[in-house]
Amino acid sequence: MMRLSTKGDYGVRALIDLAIFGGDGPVQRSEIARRQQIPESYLDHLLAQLRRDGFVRSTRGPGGGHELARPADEMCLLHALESLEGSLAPLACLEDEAEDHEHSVLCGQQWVWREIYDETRRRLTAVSIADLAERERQRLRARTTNYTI
Amino acid sequence: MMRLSTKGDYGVRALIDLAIFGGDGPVQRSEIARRQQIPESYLDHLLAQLRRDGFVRSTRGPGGGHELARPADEMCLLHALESLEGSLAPLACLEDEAEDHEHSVLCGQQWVWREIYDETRRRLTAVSIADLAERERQRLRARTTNYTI
DNA sequence: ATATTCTCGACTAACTTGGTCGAGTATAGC
DNA sequence: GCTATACTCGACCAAGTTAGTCGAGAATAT
Repeated sequence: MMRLSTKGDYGVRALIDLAIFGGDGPVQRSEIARRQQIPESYLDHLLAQLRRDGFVRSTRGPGGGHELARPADEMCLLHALESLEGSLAPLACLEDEAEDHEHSVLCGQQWVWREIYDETRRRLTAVSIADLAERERQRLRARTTNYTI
Repeated sequence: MMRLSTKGDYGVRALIDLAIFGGDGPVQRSEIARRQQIPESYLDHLLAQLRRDGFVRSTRGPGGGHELARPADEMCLLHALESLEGSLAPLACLEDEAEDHEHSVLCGQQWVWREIYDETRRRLTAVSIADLAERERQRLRARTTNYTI
């Protein structure tokens, strides 16, 4: 159905959470899970992936937890999502590694999707985790004064 | 993984096939399947869906087969794909029916994907099955003179 | 030592994808 | 009305992905 899975959703929310609540020391997985409403044992896998790809680093033991591995404004949404979801190419033949392009099939649609894919990546590159965190901060402030949604 | 499935691929290719080889009478499912390299019994389901949504009509019995239900230049790629794949919204909360928007979660990313989704639909609306068929015709002509790909 | 926190792999249920198959229905032509 | 042709429809199935759970183990602060 061509949809982003919860991996990308949860994982990016974890990064945003770290951007907001990190800063003074590591944040525990259990805290992120509670705040973002993500099953902790599932979040475990997502953080592992983000660690492997250099988005977060972690320390064990009491007082340990997770931190962003680099500044939030140097992390774009595209790369975070690609880490969590794999390639976002809407067609396999648009993948970067696609040397064995079986573009013979569905070649007709290919050019349309190529443009859409390029445009999508351009937009996702222009948004950083810091941008998303800023929006989230505003939303959190608004919630304290608003009636409930 | 956020990818178009073979339903959209096969189904659109079937429509293109009908746009090219229809015109003088119905085209048999077996012919489409052979030309487009699609398992015939699978194509059956896709044509059923396209029939339900008014893209093709069919006649039974000897000499029967499938035809486009309306001119190919009045069928846009977006609607064909939506018939075959369901909504192309990258997030459930972007779906048209999403009244129960649980946009509280992942609200941070939502605006980005909203723009991407709008842009995607705009582009897919601008392309008709007739456009795709024309490209395919050119490709078929080229193949007769080219060395093999 | 011990409690805390992350790490890693195995396992699972539900769902989607990409089909296959067979019984049934409509129809053209004789 | 028979028969061959062609579509129709639902049941079924294997493989892969998603969205988890669980438990044993490793690192570390006190």
